[in-house]
Amino acid sequence: MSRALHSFVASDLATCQTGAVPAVRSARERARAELTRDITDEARRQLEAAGASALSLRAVARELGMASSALYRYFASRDDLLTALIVDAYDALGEVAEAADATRVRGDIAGRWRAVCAAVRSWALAHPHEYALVYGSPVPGYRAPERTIIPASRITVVLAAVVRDAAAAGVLAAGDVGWALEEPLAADAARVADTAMPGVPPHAVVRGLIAWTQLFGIVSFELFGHLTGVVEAPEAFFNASVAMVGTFVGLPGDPGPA
Amino acid sequence: MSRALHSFVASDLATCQTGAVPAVRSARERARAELTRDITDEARRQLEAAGASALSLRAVARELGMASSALYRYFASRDDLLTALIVDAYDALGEVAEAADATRVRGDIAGRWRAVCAAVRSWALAHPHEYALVYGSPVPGYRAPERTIIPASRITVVLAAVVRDAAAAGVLAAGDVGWALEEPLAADAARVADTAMPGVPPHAVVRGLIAWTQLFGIVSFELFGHLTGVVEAPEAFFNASVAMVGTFVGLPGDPGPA
DNA sequence: TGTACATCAGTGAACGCGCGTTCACTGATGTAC
DNA sequence: TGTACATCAGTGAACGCGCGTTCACTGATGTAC
Repeated sequence: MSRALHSFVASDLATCQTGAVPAVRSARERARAELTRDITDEARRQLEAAGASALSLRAVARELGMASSALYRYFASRDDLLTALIVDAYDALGEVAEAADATRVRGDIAGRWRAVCAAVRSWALAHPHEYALVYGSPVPGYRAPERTIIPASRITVVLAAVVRDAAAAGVLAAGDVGWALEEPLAADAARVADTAMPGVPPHAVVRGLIAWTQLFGIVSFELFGHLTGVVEAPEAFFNASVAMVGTFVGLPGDPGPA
Repeated sequence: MSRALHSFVASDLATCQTGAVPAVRSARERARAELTRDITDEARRQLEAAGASALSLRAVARELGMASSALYRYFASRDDLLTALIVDAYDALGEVAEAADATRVRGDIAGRWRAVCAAVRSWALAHPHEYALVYGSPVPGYRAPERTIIPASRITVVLAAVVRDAAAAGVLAAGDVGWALEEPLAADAARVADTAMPGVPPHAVVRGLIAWTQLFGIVSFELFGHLTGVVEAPEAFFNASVAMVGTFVGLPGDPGPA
């Protein structure tokens, strides 16, 4: 029974999401939750300072004033700590995107699109190393476990909802081209539509996926220095991109990047 | 004088590009050039095996059967060796793109676009760690020196040339939208047009830049695992993307991703 | 309410490892006269 | 063509460092009766 309780607490700490936390927790449980948070906070601080490959358990322990071996009571390994940071980063990005989306009324499709895209960019600029941790090169030797999948999909769900709502409101431009999707891609589009964008036709789903790759492509290019010497006004470029790509997807009401 | 000669040889080795190499080189010079190549080859092998952060001078020296200190006759530091690999990666990518472009007749705009984009993707898939080295997260603590700029721009030049040639042939769709570019972006577009795409109107330049970020965005997403669980047929997705984005840029003749 | 036992947090030393870089050196290659 | 000297390639030992992880341990917190 204590085993079951323990594993419940551990998974609670790991995901930091379920609201169904018992109201009363022992001193031990509270201390454990607090210290777990202290560890990830300090780790995130070091991540922001020097990147993922410079993150070391010993340095985190040192900064927290405890023995490096003590961290193994909280994380099974360095990879485990990295996973926690990855989950947190995906969640943080998803959260700002959801919040940005919520600032507009549901019917303001173009406004929601702009707000969500801008939220992604500004979160990335504010947390470059966290962004790089999840959208940059994979950490060598690290294999993301399954529990990163759900947090990773949060931002995607927000973007998809804008397209879905446009279609539901009947304002999504058809955007058909003269050719049919290749068979396996049509299957992907159908599955994605079922999952996240019911009612959106296949070609529009594909356009949405393309916009998705473009959004992170332009943010990564700015953050990783590939616009240097080419685009000196990255924000204006980003705004124009959001507007033009929104139209590409078939979203309505594009009065420019205002 | 020998100083001048030495610095000439050094820069020659570093860039590996100038064709104006003296026909006769001393045994020392030839040995030096060969060993420099051996070192970068071995370093690239290790890069491909385990990523940039796992690249170590000592491991390279070990594999080459020489003392680690000997490498310092060829590269001033680990960063210097990394720079050489970065330059090589950009050059390799630029080369396959140029070669792909050259397989089509100049007037076949859609064909060239498809060929160049496909070359980028297949090079990336064949050399994932080299791709990640230049288009993934910046290596922490490493600052790319100026001599990476020219090789980095090779691929960009190839892509720009396709758009430029379309405009020159009068087959580039106008693609105007109802709004004007923000001032600083208009300046960027004008400068880019002057440099690489003379005759291409500002809105089309911006669309070209957007396509550029999208191309690397979709390749990075595939390579870094972000399509997993969403797009199961990455090649078909990529082909559709190239076709649709080509149209977005205003390129002619889009019979689908055939 | 108090006692006996089980669980857990945290310590400190150690293992074994690899790294980048420096330095004084030896011997081979090239150069000037 | 031969000799004296300068330049260069490569060696091997050393410096100083930090890392992830394990392990036997002590003392505090929680639990069952």
